[in-house]
Amino acid sequence: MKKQDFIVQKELIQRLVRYKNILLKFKSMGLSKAFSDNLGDAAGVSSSLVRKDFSLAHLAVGNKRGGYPIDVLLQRLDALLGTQILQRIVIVGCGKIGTALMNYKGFANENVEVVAGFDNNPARINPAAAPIPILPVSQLAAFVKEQDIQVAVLAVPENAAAGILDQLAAAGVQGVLNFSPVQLKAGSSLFIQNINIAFEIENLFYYVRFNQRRAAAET
Amino acid sequence: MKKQDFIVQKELIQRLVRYKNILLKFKSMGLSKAFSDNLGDAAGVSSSLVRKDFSLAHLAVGNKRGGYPIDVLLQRLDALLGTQILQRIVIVGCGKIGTALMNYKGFANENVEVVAGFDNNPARINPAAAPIPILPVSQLAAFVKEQDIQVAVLAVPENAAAGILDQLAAAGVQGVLNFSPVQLKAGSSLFIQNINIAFEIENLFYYVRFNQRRAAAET
DNA sequence: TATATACTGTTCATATTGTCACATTAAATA
DNA sequence: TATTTAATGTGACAATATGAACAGTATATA
Repeated sequence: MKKQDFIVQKELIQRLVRYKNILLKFKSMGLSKAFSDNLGDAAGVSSSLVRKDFSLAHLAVGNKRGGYPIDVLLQRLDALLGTQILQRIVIVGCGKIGTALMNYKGFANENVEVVAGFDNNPARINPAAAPIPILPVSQLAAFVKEQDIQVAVLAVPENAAAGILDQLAAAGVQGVLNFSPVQLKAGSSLFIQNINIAFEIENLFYYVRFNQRRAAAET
Repeated sequence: MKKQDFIVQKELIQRLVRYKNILLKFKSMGLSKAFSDNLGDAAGVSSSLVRKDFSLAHLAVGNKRGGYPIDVLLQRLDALLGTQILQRIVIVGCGKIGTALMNYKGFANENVEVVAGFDNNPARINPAAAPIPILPVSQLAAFVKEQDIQVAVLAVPENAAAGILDQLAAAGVQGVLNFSPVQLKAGSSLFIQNINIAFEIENLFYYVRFNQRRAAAET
């Protein structure tokens, strides 16, 4: 089987999605053409890479002079990535992070709708809460199956993370955005994106310190 | 100048920090020795890579039989990365995400202290708030300079992000964790880690869809 | 003490990823 | 219409990162 027939590279997909978002922004600004140069700038990559990505993804529609027609490119990107219809997700764990995400406005712009929250703490449970009901974790699996939820956000404490992940996987969830401070590993049919905020900050400090030391050593 | 003398690779540093966290966890569980195998498992990388990383970082202290003494390894990691003393950060933008972060307990475990929040909205400003005062953005630069803050979290709306970033850079901040939905690019003396939640979720959906399609095509 | 074992450290091979450079070609211009 | 120009598309290449393999050696065991 040829590898090239399908896109494997995780980063490539990410970049394509990013290009798409940038193109949408360009379009909303009234532009109708984009150049590999602009796109690269906006996406933080080189123009060569933009062109190569388009080439690899078989969606090269650029005019040798005058760049890429944004509309055509967007169409092709949609055909490749799949049109982004309304995406329904659930949030497991309604602590600080979880509730902040439930109220996060950024989702609306991206066609993401949080349809339910789940928690173990009886004090937080409120099936009648509007617009997002908060249900007990015991109902998680059934809900996910019934509503055909594909992606879930995990914002539970460290010790609960692995257990919930199993439940989600068993219920058929295929993608998880994990905010809990454990590095969860993905199975074959489950995709996990880990975001560990404290870890990122720690990392930043180390990086800053490293830069300082290197700068000091270079003088 | 030899490259090997200093660690350049961003991912290597990240892995080292991760190893360190795992080692701390091991230690708190009462273990005194670690093996490249365990470490790799926990960090989600191969055992070869663990050994290679240690080798590159010049902190190979493993016994040919019996693995790595955790205490020694931690000491060396600290010597290399710099001991993690209390890290003071500020949070700019006290909306949903910002406030959630201010109350986030995960920071305490990692020796990170949020010393102030900043916002433009007068309704949110409260210099007397305990334990974290919320100050007007106009005071940001002065505060950062005076308190010698090195790392800031950015949780402002899209249109404000670039402006605040400039202010932070000018005031001497060296690391920024950016939650705003713009992909900010780092200057030479400023390090940026972007976290775009909506984007991550969007990405997950695309990835899930891709996997489905590939699975369908492979049958 | 001698031997066996099991883990490290390092070398080598391989795969992957992004950049460079250039031929190609559509539009602009005269 | 002929020519110029400015952008793309892609093959070759270099850099990098990872995995596999294996020699070397400290500990355990008898």
